[in-house]
Amino acid sequence: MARYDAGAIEPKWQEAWREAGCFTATRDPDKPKYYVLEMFPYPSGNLHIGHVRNYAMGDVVARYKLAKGHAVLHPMGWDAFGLPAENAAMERGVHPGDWTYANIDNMRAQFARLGLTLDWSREFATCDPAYYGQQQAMFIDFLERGLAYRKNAVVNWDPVDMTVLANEQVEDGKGWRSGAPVERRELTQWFFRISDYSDELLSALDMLDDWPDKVKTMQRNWIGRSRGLQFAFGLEGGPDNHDRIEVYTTRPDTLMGASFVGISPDHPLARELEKGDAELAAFCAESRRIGTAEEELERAEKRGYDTGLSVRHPFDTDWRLPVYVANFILMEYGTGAIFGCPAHDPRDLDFARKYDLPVLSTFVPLSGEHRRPEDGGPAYVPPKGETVAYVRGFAGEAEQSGEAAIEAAIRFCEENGVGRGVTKYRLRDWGLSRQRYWGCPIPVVHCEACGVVPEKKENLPVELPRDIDFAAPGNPLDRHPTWRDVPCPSCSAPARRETDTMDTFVDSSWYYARFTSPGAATPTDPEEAAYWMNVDQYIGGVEHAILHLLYSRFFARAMVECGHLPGSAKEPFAALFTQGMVTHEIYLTRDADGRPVYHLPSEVADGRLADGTQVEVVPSAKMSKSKKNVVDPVEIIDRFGADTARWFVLSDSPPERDVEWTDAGAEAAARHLARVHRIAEATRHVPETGKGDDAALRRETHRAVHDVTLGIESFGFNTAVARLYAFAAALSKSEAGRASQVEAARTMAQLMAPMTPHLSEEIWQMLGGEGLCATAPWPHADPGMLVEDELTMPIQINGKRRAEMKVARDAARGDVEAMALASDAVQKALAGGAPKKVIVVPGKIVNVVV
RNA sequence: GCCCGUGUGGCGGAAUGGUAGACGCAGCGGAUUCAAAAUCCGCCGCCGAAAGGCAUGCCGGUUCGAGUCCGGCCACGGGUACCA
Repeated sequence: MARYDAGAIEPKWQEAWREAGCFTATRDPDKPKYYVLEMFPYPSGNLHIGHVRNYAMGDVVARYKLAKGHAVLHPMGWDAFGLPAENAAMERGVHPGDWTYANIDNMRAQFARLGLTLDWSREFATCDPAYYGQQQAMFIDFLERGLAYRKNAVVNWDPVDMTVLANEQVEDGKGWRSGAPVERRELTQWFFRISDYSDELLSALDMLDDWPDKVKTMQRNWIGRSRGLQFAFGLEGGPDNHDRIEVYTTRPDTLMGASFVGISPDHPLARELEKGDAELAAFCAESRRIGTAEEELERAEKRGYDTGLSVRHPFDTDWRLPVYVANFILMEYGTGAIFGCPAHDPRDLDFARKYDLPVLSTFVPLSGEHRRPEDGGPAYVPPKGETVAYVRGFAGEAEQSGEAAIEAAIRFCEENGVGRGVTKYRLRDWGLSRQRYWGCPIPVVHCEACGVVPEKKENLPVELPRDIDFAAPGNPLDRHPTWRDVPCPSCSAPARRETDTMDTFVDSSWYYARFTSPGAATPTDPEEAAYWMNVDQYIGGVEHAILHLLYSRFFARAMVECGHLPGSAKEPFAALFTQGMVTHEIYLTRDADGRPVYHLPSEVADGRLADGTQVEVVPSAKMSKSKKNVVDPVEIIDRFGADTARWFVLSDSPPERDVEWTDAGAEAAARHLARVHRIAEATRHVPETGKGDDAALRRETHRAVHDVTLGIESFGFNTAVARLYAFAAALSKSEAGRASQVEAARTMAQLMAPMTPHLSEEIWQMLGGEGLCATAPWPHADPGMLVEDELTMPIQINGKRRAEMKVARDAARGDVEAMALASDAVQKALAGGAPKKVIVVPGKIVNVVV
């Protein structure tokens, strides 16, 4: 009997699929189309186990849809621009392009071993000039439509390395390489007008029925529509041209609780004042040392500087509020100025207590104990829908909800000429400029006479120069001897290229559309896009819930406007599944400066390095190359085969949940696949006539078909796998005749095929299946075979299970109740009395209340 | 800090508001074997002699019935706009 030998059979069937060309996406008018896409990988150099999980899930869906008779598009490519390639260039002196393409070659070979249904004829990398040239063409379209523009924005600046730092490259306010304190610096940068689409991106979420609620909620909160009041405080004694401070508040009902006004260190007033106030200038400089990351800003100690100026309260010209410059207010949010209401905002309360500012409650709870903030209690922030009593109200009822009070306050203010009600969004425009080499060049030229001029489309792609120097700090494109020098596309005078490149999120915001026609001479081929879009099932990590998915939704809309996508593709991802991450422990030691040095799992044994150094262990962390906690799936494939790797990552954990990688379990998966092979093989040798449980086995088979199908359709891969374990056990114990057993084993192979395609082909062939298992139609469960004649019902007494009974499937409710009441357990509990209540849930349970 | 999740045996987990712990791992016992590997069979939440009681992060609520719904906490994970 042939043993299961994954190493031998897997390449054989991969070759058979390739020869049959069964995974090449082909438009077919007789079939429904199905586009399944997993988020494409960054070519770090190696697949990690999280990739295997991601692509195994997509492959299950693709194989299932193929078997269900769809024309399937399942493409793969590379999200190939980005920081790590530049880091490799700086650390090892390799060219970012060489490094990236070598990584791609390596990963493509690793992909091949997984036996995925990918259509490699559509492969591309975002760093291919053919791809980013089309991206540049679209940038020009966006520019012409006013969707792209320039404005000033702050970046993290490393004054020693003379370079812009990503937030990730800032550690404790210092540059990761130089260790120098990071400064905020203002640069002119390119932006996309995503905020113009705030309302549209928000309201369209309601149509996305097949997106997880949590992702929609996160996007809603991110876009952050708010209704509030915009008004100005009159400023007394300010510098010239500063006689008012414009603020926006979502809680105008708390205006009578205002105790100070805070402005950003980057507010024009602060900028003006610091010219004549060295102490303030020092304070602002210190504040600007906090990085640009929201988290850092919010966590930093809240500090303020009293400008000595004051503003008049809009309702009472005698009431003065002090004006502070505060380090936690960002110029980019709202108007860069706020009024503080300490009684109803924990941040403002901290601030007020620190600087000894008044605290005034404007409302209190209707009932119950309440320690007011002015008496040392915490800031009182009830949900806006809750009705409260206004003790310092000025509009609406004495008792009303926050919502009602806000509307009343806005009305009152508008009627009295104090500001106006406005709707604002938290969502900011998308800054896409990067001062880096390894990205898509922004295709514009700066001309002294003509200003900013888009490159002519016939000159695209604007290719990155090959000869660059990473030895000196800063952006290599800036320092390149000739690359910047071009004639102006408009007047032909000598001019300079833009040296900013695009955020890599731009690359990943439209790749799904490019897959529909990867070779087209325009960004998309309208006919192909119309056929294949939208992505029917998108699968990827939940860490992309906001940025990537929101940017893609914006980009699809912009592409529709420019004619690159049909109007029906505004929402490019019809269904979304966010898989959990595969996590793994991180091992680290500290260098002389206390900075972490990471170690591979293979370098660590029993919590120590080879030289005996104790390592720190961070449990359950996201896998990342930089943290060196990546698990190598190639090792597992070498030992057990791809089917085992696939089976293993799909079993046990629910797909949406994080899973901590452990070595235990892979062997169990391999053992089970060998067992399945043995069971299938054995069915050929059982007697033609069995001991008469053919019907039972057939019922079991149909039940398995039903359950596994449901599992796959609902992304319950772990339960589908569990069901297949049970089916294998049932088949191995069956004493049915040969024909029934062979039939059952072949069906088992088909049901397993989305997860373990190679093994399934092997069994399919062994048991005389027609053609390839991969293209065989999915089995159908006969509903008549799924029901039992008799079932076991539990009997509860006062909600606790006390007994059970067997009843006919179609037993009448009254009969069931009578049987339950007659049972020993119930008789004993009743002790001759009558039950208070009897609840019968047909087919489920009986509960007797005594 | 803010937004969003998650929390069930020794471990991964199962369970349309209806028998908590399916299935797998580990462990224990047995069969087979000269022996081992492999394979097969069985046991396996905690306390208790039993009856029974206790158990789904913690506290409270709704319900005939709560792992599941609601409120408040705690812990962990993701995101936080220049990591991808």
